[in-house]
Amino acid sequence: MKVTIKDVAEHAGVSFKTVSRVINHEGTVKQDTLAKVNQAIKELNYQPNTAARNLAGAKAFALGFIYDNPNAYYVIDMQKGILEECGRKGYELLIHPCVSTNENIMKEIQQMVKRTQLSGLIVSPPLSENPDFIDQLADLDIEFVRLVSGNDTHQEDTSCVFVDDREAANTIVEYLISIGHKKIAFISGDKHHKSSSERQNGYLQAMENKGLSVDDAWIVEGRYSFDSGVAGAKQLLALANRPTAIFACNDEIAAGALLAARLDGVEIPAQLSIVGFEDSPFSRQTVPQLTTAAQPTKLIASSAAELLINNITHNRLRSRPSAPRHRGFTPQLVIRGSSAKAN
Amino acid sequence: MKVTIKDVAEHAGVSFKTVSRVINHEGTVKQDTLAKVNQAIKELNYQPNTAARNLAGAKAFALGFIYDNPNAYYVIDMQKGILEECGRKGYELLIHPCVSTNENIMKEIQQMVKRTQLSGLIVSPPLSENPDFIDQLADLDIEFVRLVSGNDTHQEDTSCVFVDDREAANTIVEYLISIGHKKIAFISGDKHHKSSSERQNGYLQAMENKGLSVDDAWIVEGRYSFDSGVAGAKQLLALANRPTAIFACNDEIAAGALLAARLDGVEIPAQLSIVGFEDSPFSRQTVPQLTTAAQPTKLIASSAAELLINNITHNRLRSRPSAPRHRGFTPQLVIRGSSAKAN
DNA sequence: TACCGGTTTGACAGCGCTGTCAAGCGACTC
DNA sequence: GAGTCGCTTGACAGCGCTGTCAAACCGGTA
Repeated sequence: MKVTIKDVAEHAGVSFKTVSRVINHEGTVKQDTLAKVNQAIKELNYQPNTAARNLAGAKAFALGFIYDNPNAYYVIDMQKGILEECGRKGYELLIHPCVSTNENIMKEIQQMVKRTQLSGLIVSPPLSENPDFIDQLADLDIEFVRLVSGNDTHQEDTSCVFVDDREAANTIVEYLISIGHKKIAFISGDKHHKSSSERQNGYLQAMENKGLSVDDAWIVEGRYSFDSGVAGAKQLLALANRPTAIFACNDEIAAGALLAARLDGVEIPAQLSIVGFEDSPFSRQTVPQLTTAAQPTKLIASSAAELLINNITHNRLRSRPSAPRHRGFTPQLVIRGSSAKAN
Repeated sequence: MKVTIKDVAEHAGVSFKTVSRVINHEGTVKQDTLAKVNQAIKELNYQPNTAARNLAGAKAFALGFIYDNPNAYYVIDMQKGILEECGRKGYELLIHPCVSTNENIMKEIQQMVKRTQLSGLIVSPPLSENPDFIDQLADLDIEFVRLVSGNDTHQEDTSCVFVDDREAANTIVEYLISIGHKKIAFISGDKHHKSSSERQNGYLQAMENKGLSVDDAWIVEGRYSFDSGVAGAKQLLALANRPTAIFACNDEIAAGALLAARLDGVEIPAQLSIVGFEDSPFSRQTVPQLTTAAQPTKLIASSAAELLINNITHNRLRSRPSAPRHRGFTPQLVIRGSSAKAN
């Protein structure tokens, strides 16, 4: 019933240590031995015992994913992306949703790491952008990769996957300008998310580059939620100096804005263009569908996992800290029906 | 740095086996010994090593959650609920999103179970309602709990958490009838989800009980998606014998239906009542907000985990199969703005 | 032939815990 | 005081694997 490494060894006529070498892709096994062992593994349908590997190796073949994000779509996509890479590399995944404002958060994570001997963590915003938290994490003696908004690949001394929100925001606003909009408003996301300020910076940058002035009243604070989109748009529509386009910090806000506009009798996109950010399912469940910037969340996630596992493997083999590495992504403009030429 | 069970034992002046007993709440430890040990655990900030426990005990302190559900909100809530219970009981959670139509699904799960020695699985629809799959699962020699739509607590010989969709649907339709609706339509969910047929049965039952006839054209097939809600509602609104209310199989469909109605110039709820099911965030992001049946997903999830862990513990201690047990939930009517008296 | 260096393999200890079983201990009985 | 029982504790093996180190092997060289 239960097949152990010794059974495989016997079946293949080698020592069980050699089988172990094969499992771990150590590369010091002769071609034909390797073939014999792989054959035996297949024939016996052998699955290495994770617990035993973890125990003997003092490190678990498992990653942890730490997040505090109310956006269910985002989290699910992240999980999927990470799991894909974990599957390929033979790692397990432990998820750890948390409340980033919780005081004990660090202790919580510390205990989890100790217990399960996780070999790496993937940390998503806003926690990944909290300097205090990252400092403490660095003390924890565990490999980790951060997901952060930005593009300062040179400055960072920890492994990161960057999403260039500013650039993407710049592109989306330049697009609005290119179709004739001059009065463009911005509804922000949660203020402690760097992605929100980066998107805002991209917006401001595009406006400035094109020589357009920004009315202070056009910048409204939101919270990455549908409701804040409704509220923000109401506020903007009541303005005397009313914008002809709204750049919402994500699709949920944009969907809210769309609703507020309709309630106000404003026709989209004829009288007002609204664009979102993220390309979440929200963007296709509105009428008209949302112009947005597509963020390849799943790909970002699997990249982060890949980076992390590389770092871990590197450490295991050479026993010296790996150089921090980085990856970058820039969301791409997707034009749909919610935006049109300004009158 | 690293604190093992032996350190704790030494610190407390007992054998490490006694510490093991304390960790596992075996209950055969004297009060004052227990206090000493707990004290030592706290002082040394000891965390038992999961891998070692798993290896020695031949069963992991971990559950698996198997799902194939496009509804991100549902999945996230499930995860949260399960994790809560896992945290309380000292279990880890491995998530396993999958494609239920995939041929190798069983092998996939089998390998996962073998590798990680999971001690239990939580299986959600539609996989949990697939008899073939469940039969195979039963052969796998692993404890599991199914989430299923229904209420046949007596018939089932496996552990289940039931959600009485029929009863809830009955209630929601009776509510519509009570406010004067006679022509009530139904948009179904995915046909291979039992929850959809159960909700449909509840609808039919309510109509029959109240002596109302159902026009075949009032029953439209949907797919638990926004788009199918749009399509379904369009179809219904084009009918000569047009319904005055629509019962949508979930909130996403209802949101779609709401949109279709608006596009058609139909005022909600004045000219048409629309109700959903689930009480997902969708139900609060529409105007008007959706009348729906609130399904306590998180609670259902933690109940399932609790049931499962109980079964596992029971097995461990007495080494005979535990009696299958059941829990039941009935979603509750939540009245919001999308429904009103029939003219 | 003997020797050397590099490659490939095997023997063995031990990771931190649980299961098993036997020993210790106190209270009670005759 | 010896025997008995039930509760509590400890000694010890071993879970399935990895890390370490030494042995075996192989081709080339003196």
